[in-house]
Amino acid sequence: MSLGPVRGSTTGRPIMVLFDILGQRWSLRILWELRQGPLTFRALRDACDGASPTVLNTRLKALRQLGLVDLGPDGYLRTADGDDLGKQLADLDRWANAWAERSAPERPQQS
Amino acid sequence: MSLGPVRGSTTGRPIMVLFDILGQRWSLRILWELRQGPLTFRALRDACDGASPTVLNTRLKALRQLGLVDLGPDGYLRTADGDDLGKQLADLDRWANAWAERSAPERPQQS
DNA sequence: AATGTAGCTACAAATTATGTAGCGTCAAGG
DNA sequence: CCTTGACGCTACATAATTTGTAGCTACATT
Repeated sequence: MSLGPVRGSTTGRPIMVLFDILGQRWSLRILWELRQGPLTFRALRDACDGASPTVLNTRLKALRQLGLVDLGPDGYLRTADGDDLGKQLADLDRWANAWAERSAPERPQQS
Repeated sequence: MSLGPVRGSTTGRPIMVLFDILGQRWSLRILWELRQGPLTFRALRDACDGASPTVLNTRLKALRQLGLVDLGPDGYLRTADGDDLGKQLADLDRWANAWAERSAPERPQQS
């Protein structure tokens, strides 16, 4: 699976590996969109507001290499690890909602 | 603070705002590096393995606009919100370490 | 005046992402 | 058979982002 050295960090610390992949556009979004089960390449593309197939495939390759995503018979899905990480994103979602309410209490946010 | 619509999403959902900023290079890293107190612009630059001042400033502007980072007398620091979000990153760090051990056990591959 | 530090900008080169078209494969329908 | 449609995915030119380096203004210390 090779969690080797990454862009922007010589340490190769796991968190840096994560920052490297998650700090690229669509990575977080892909993990997020796969939260409710497998999606085909094209369904994922639609879910991600039509991200280009080029990046999508590049990300999926990287995420698969890191063992976070896999390609099954019903499309792309999160692995056990990816699902675990996905839970952190769910936490992030909860946090973001609270944050938004805090940030703009006077101006109601459409949800 | 304007958590308005963002790149790659028409919904403007808080999590999408977060994905938008965090999905850009160095954003996660900046929040991470500010975990132990304020850093001057240059110290932050060094901490981030010499990220270019251009991006650094662009990110800092965005993070300040979102109310996650502020500029104090001792340099840049996380706001209460930013600190709160930073805790999520600490969780992520813990997760990443466990993940790395799982992914690359010392020598023998469990099978 | 000289030096050192602060935050920050300018700008060309390099890297990364987008948008659109299309390929090869397979399965179902006419 | 032969089209139709869905699948994962690639090609490639254009556009956007990031990098690296140099240098700016301002302020404080020597």
